[in-house]
Amino acid sequence: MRLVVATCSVDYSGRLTAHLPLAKRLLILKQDGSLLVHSDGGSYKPLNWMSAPCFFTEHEPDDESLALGVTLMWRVTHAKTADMLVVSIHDIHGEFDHDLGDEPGLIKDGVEAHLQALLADNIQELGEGFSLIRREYMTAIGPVDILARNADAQTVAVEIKRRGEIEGVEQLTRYLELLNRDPHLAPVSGVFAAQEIKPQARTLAEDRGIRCFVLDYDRLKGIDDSWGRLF
Amino acid sequence: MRLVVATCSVDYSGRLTAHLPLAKRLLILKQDGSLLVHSDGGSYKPLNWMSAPCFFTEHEPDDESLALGVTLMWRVTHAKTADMLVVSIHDIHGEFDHDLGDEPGLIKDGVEAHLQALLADNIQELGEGFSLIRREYMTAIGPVDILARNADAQTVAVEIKRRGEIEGVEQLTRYLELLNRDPHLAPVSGVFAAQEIKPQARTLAEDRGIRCFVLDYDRLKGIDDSWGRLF
DNA sequence: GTGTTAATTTCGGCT
DNA sequence: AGCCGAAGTTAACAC
Repeated sequence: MRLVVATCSVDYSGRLTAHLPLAKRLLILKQDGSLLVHSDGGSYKPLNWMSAPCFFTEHEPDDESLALGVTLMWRVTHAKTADMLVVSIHDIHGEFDHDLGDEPGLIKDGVEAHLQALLADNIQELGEGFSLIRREYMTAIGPVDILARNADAQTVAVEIKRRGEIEGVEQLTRYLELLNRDPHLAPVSGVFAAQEIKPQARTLAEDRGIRCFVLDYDRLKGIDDSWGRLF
Repeated sequence: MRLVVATCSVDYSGRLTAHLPLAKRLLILKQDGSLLVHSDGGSYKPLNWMSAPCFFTEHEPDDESLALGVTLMWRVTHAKTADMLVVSIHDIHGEFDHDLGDEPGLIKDGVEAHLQALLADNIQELGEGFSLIRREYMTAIGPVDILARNADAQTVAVEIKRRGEIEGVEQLTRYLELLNRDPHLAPVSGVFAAQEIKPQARTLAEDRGIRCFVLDYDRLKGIDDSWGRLF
């Protein structure tokens, strides 16, 4: 990622034609060639940009641009469409280059994680007498979302998904098979919990003796007195 | 604008709850307190963000966070809603602070400006014998988009809008009133040119003897042999 | 200022 | 891969 703070003007040509007059701005050149032009305010949307896939080239200004004070030009052309973004740089006030490496975390797991935290905090939602053993109970094939005990002191493994589909039932089935080999835990029953459970997944789960439980996110949030504790 | 490249994790709580696991990312702290968290790829949309109006605070990590390797925490809370963004910074790899000043150019005038350039280059579109006097003809109350001469050597003032509404007609009316006081130019007639002209605007314009002209952007682009000259 | 609609939308799920 | 719909949508525009 290459960061440049520069006085520049920007021209875009594509679905529409747009121009940014000379001003000091932040230019973000990403690894994939995409370019963002940001001002020091506004929303997260850049003033102008070029999305990947695209090609970046840096070149000297022509005589006409040179006469206008341009010292460096950037050109980003889209790989498929004819979209083009041209940055005419007059002065560079700061520059910083750094390799960020891969981005591991896509945002969304937050929902599932929070559903897990909410249910763990309110495990009695699954039935009277339920108690939490622990969240993220580690096994050889991965962590079980929630391990709990029911009113009969029997172990219950809970798999949580935002949307319950067959794959989630399969995952829970594998956990159950493994957990039931442990004499300290067996017999372990399963609960498949999700905000929405697809009919096919429900059928498969119930056929395997796995209980289905629909999570009401807003309701859980409402009854959870520990809301906000994350911060 | 403060730019920080840091290894960090991010938690957001608001309309949804989201989490970004530990990784190296770009943090952009803008003048208005808004914060953007960008990775080195993807679209122009940040991985996570907080929009203005909001408040930014920097503080020391609590013991729990400290034990996890957090050295610095940022918290951005929305001014009105309960939205909150928390950045747990482990390492800072680079930092850059710079005052960008005001952003003069909102993107959109580019369309109108280009329409103006296209029509100026093809002024005969308004009628046979039309010739350009000049673009951005300056008056005491602002620049007239285009000043031209028709086949009868009469002066014509052209106001260009992307979408023609009443306000544009009023603007042109003011210019015409002023221009007609100039004996060198008078009598000056008006042309209201836009990609789309609202019925109310058309009625008002024609009532005032102003001609309406619908601009076909794609057609103008097609016939304009100077297309691409901007780059 | 408030509601309605388009967007260089982006993003995800689903067929 | 293409279509459809939601988004922490954002942004522009009409009323």
